[in-house]
Amino acid sequence: MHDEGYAAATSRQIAARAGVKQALVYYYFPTMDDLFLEVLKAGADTALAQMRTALTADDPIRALWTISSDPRRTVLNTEFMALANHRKAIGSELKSYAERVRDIETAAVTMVMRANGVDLNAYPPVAIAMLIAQIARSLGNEATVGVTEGHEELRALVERHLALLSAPTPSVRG
Amino acid sequence: MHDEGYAAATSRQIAARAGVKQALVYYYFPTMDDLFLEVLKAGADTALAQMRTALTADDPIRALWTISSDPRRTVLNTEFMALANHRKAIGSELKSYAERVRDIETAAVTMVMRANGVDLNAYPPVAIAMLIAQIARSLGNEATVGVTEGHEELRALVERHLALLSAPTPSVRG
DNA sequence: GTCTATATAGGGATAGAC
DNA sequence: GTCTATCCCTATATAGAC
Repeated sequence: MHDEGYAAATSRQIAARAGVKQALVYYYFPTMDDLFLEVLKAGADTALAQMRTALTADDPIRALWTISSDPRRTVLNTEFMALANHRKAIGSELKSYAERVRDIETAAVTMVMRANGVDLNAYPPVAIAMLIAQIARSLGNEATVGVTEGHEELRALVERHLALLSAPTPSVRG
Repeated sequence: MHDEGYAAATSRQIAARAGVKQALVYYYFPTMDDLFLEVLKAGADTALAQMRTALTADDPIRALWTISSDPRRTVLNTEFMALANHRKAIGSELKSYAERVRDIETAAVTMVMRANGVDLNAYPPVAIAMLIAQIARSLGNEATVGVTEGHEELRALVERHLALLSAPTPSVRG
C-alpha cells in the first residue's frame, strides 16, 4: 500500500512479499476487506500507543507534532482515506481512530496550554490540536509528491509557536 | 473517482456513466493513465481559473478559503494524491498544479497582509497561504469520513483570523 | 465516431490434497 | 497451516465491422 497504492495491494502481491502462496492469505483473512481492516487497526494501535507515550514526554506537543509528521504515516493515511471513500468498514474504523487520536492530542494540548496560562476559550485546545496534527500531515503529504514551496516558512512559524507551548511562560498569543 | 475511488474508475464504469461503450474510451484516451491525467488537468484548470477570479473579490482570502473547502475538490484531491503515490505522470502533474495554486494563494495573502500592515517577515505570506488552504482541505477530508470533532472550534478560530485580514486594520497578530 | 468481439492479464475467492 | 489447482469475474487494450 505504501509503495504502490491500495489498488496494488492484492492477495497475490501480498503473498509474494510474505514469501507464501496466495491461497494462504484467505486462510488468515476471509476477505481482502478484512485484511485491510486489520492493517488499519494494527497501524492505528501502534500510532495510538506512540501518542500515549508522547503524553509523558518533556515536550508532549512537539512529540505529537513529530509523530504526525512521519511521512510513512501520512502516505498510508492518504491511502486509507481514499479507500474509505468507497469501503464503509474502512471508513468507520478510520473515523473512530481519528477521533481517538484527536482526543489524545486535545488532552495534551489542554494540559500544556493550561500550564502556560493560555486562554482556553480564545484558543480551544481541540482546535489547536487539530491545527498541529493537520499541518504536520499536510507537510508530509506534499513532500511525498515533491512540493516543498512554503514548507520552510511554515515549519519555522510552527516551531515558533510550539516553543511558546514548550515551557510554562505567560502571555501566549497562539 | 469521487463516489467510489480511483480503483473503481475503470474504462467500463466510465463508459457506462457516459452512456457509451467501453471501447470508445480508448478512442479518446490511449490509456487509462492518459484519461486520469486529462481529468486532473481539466479539474486543475477550472480550479485555477476560480482562484484567479477570487483574487479580484472583495475578500480574496475568504474566497480562497471557500474554494479550498469545497468537499468535491478535497475528495478528488485525496484520490489523486493516492494515485500519485504510484503513477509518476500523475505525481508530477499534481505537483506542478499544487505549486501554481500556492503561488496564487501567496499573491492574494501578500496583497492583503501588506494592505493590513502585517509584518511579512514574522508571518511569511507563503506560510499563511499554505495554512489557510491546508486547514480548509483537512476539514473537508475529515468531514468526508464523518469526523467533525473540533471542526466548529477550528472554523471559529479561522474565521476570527480571516476577519482580521478582510479589512485594512492595524496591529494584526496572525 | 461508435460499435461488437476478443486477446490477454490479473483480480477475489474456494476446493481439496498433503 | 500450507500448498496446487481452478472457477469466475473484471480489468486494459486492440482488431475490425459499420
